[in-house]
Amino acid sequence: MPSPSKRDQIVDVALDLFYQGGFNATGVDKIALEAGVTKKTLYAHFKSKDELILAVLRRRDEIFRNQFMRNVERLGKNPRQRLEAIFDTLDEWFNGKKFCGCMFINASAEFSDQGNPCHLVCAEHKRLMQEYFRDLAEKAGAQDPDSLSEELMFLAEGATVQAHVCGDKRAGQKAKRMARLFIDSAINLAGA
Amino acid sequence: MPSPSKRDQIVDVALDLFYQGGFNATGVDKIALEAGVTKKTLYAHFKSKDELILAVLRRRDEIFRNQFMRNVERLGKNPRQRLEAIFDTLDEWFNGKKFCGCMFINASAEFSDQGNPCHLVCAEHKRLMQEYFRDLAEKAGAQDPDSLSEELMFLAEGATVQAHVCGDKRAGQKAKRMARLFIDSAINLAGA
DNA sequence: ACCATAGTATACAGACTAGTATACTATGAA
DNA sequence: TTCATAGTATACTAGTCTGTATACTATGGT
Repeated sequence: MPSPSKRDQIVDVALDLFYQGGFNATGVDKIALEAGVTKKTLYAHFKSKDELILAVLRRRDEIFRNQFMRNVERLGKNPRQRLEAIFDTLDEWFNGKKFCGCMFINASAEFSDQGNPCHLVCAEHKRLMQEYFRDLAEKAGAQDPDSLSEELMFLAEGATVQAHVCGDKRAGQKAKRMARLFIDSAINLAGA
Repeated sequence: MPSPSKRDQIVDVALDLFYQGGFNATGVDKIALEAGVTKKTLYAHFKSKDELILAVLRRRDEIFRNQFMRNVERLGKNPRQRLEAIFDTLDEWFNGKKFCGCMFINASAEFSDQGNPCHLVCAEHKRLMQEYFRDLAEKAGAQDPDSLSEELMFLAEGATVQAHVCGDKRAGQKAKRMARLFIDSAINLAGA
């Protein structure tokens, strides 16, 4: 059986290269070379480049959401604060060195067809992010957690695009100010 | 001198193919073939594929903003209504047959480097869109047109991403409801 | 009528693409 | 010790990529 550690090694390197260089523009030769592995080994773990891309997207989803949730919990002490901390977390991400936009938005751009397996993984990632927002909204006592989480999702996506396309480093804080309006009204309404 | 009509022909076809298939994944052979033109003619008009991509993005900006503004004016009778009509216009776009997301977000995904000429054209397009929003906001009597246009931009981007990645066909109307909050408060405040 | 030129058709160069084949090595378990 | 296997190294196939070269044709201005 091919070793799981080699597999992880390949996925990790592929993740970086795909994120920075794009999916179609990054070749498997380069991935194998940078991962310190031969192409034969790569193809022993993944039967095609498409499968590797899928594995990369699934891993990115796992890593990204874990780190996102950890940072939200670090930056917000209670559920109410954590709803705002979503945007402080985004802010840190946007201002990090290796920010190249959202990998799932980028992948959806290259695999535009809605039925493409890669596109489906992207949609699923967004669904899971929104589900997390919904949990926070519910715990914070929002009147309509579904609506609030959807609203915060729109703002998060908008901020991410502005940060990447226009290089707006303050997009996170701008979205936070907008988000407060929705958070306050959703929670004050519930308390009344 | 190479004929302008042939040039337009090539750009038009390239625009469709790049939009639906992506930039790196679409070859110049296919573009030349579909445009009913030989590669030699294509390279008489554009000295490289990169230049063709730039020409396509500039043309897309021109066409998109013209059509966008026409539709906003059709769907809103006065500046105040037109601010909301931004999102009805998006709604129509999202529900059109050939919707594949925002071409400039897609291009920024493939040409991630902020210094890339293509990326710069994308940023410029976003700036011009926001400028248009600002004009509407000012004419509608908004207290702070800069802030309002920025807020509407975030919502428009968020809606576009949700519509493309998640296939949410109602993203336009959802963003419209959110936008009303900002529009109302910006204009009522000004009237007070 | 002449001639530059904008085009066609086709072939080519050279590099890169995904993916496979062959031969060898090192390692760990029975 | 033996033997399967996970790996390396390297070469290859067959196709596609951008971009160029050669030869021919049609057209419009002088």
